[in-house]
Amino acid sequence: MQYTVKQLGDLAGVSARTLRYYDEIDLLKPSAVTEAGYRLYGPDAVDRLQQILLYREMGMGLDQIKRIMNDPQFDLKEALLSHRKSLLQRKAQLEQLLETVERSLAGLEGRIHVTDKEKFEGFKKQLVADNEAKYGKEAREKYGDEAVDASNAKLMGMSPEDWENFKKVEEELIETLRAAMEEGDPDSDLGLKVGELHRRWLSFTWQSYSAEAHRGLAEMYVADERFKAHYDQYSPGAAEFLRNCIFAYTEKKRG
Amino acid sequence: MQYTVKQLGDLAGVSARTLRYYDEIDLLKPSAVTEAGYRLYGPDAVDRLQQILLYREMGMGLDQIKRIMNDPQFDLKEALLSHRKSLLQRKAQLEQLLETVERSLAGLEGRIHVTDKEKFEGFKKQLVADNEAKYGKEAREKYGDEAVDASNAKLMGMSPEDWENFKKVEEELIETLRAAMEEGDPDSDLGLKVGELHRRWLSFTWQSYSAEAHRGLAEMYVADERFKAHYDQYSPGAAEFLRNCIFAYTEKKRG
DNA sequence: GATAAACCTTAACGTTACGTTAAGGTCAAG
DNA sequence: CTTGACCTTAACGTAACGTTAAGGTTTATC
Repeated sequence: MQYTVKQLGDLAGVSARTLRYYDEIDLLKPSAVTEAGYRLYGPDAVDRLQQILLYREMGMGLDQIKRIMNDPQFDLKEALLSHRKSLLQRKAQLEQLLETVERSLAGLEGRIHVTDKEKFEGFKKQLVADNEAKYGKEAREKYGDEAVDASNAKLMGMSPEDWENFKKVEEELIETLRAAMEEGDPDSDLGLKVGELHRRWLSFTWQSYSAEAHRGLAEMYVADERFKAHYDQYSPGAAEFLRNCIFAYTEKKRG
Repeated sequence: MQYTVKQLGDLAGVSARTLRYYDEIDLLKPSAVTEAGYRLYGPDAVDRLQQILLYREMGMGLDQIKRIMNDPQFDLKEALLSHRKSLLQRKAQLEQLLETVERSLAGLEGRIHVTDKEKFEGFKKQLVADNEAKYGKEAREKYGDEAVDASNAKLMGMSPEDWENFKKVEEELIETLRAAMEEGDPDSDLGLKVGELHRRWLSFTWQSYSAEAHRGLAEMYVADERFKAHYDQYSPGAAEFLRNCIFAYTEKKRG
């Protein structure tokens, strides 16, 4: 069935103004528009609004929500699984906050001593929306906007530990790349390890992997001046060598 | 010890800008200011910031937070107990949202059918901040800003059921007041019942009760034109009669 | 058919709670 | 002394709507 703005708003707990605003910013278009100009929302719009509200619940900005949901790779089931993870994190944070309140009460009664630091436990927002703020900027400076937008859904679900591992793998990749370049053979064990490490690095941001896509990215490293410059800063010719390692790795994997 | 804006911000997870803004709007003043003009925050400010963040966590606006915390009746322990209640409500809502996600996943897999209404369960915000939006306006029109501000902390914790009961007690109060006025004796059983109902009605918004405060309020009903007009709309002389019933009730209780 | 209430549209200004930038002063470590 | 981190105030900008206004549409009732 189809809903007008008020009907959908009442159903979902948002204002008609919100729905019109979402239409205006192309976040949630109505399923149809009557001759009189009335917006009508169908099942597809209902499902999309649910997703929007879930992302919004996590504090994500509308611009970001739009990018994620407009990604051709957006998958409803994956998204729901991601939401579940985020909600569980949020729940854990709430429980921490409850603990903080309990301890503050106990401190008030002189039963225990509560440090200033403890008084703010649970307020720290290690949550999905903050990942963009925290890591997105760094990632954007390193890899460019397109790469980050393409991996936004995955990046959003990262914990601080994930981020650290992400960076560690990259550091190891750079080191191994340097060593392999001294050896000079992309087909060597070191060269293959470079390819494998690169694949592991990609797993942090790619929703799915294919050797073909991996090779496509590798070609982009030498074709796109920004990526080339990024890797060549480690060592002259690094982008090209990395491309070759990736090809060796994917060929061997395939062969 | 004392913290600068950055130190307190890092400790609490808020920006220095936020702290400066809170100083500007008189929500959180620094404990001291150095000769160079630097803000310094001591233990009192730390505790106050914790409270601010707890209210903010519940979605409460800063203006509202300020009114509650500046109320002479503000009590830290009561506030913490109220926070706990709010946090538990929030937790229950999150769990509902998790259930909604699980059901949506099951629906996606064709295991169950999920209604459009069910898809939005958990998003409805029956929470403290919304009480002001929902009930505050109605309450303000009826009782005036001062009365509502004075009872804000209690009002914020109301559930929809509480609100309905609040109104029911008031309706019964008005009816009984009318009946008692026809009888004409504030000291009668009906008159005393008016006093008791009024006390019950107050218990929804007062953090503590005393006969003295009750009588003070009763005096205000006849002295303040708005209250007088409010009650006299039910029946001419109702404000004065109510004052007399309250005095009879509190005198009998005391004697 | 007329009426009234509820709802629809677009337009546009306002609000809240900061984020960001700029200019210039202060503090602490090397 | 230098430098980097941090402080101040000022002021403009931003995100996500809320609110008001003017005028059209829909639906139920008489």
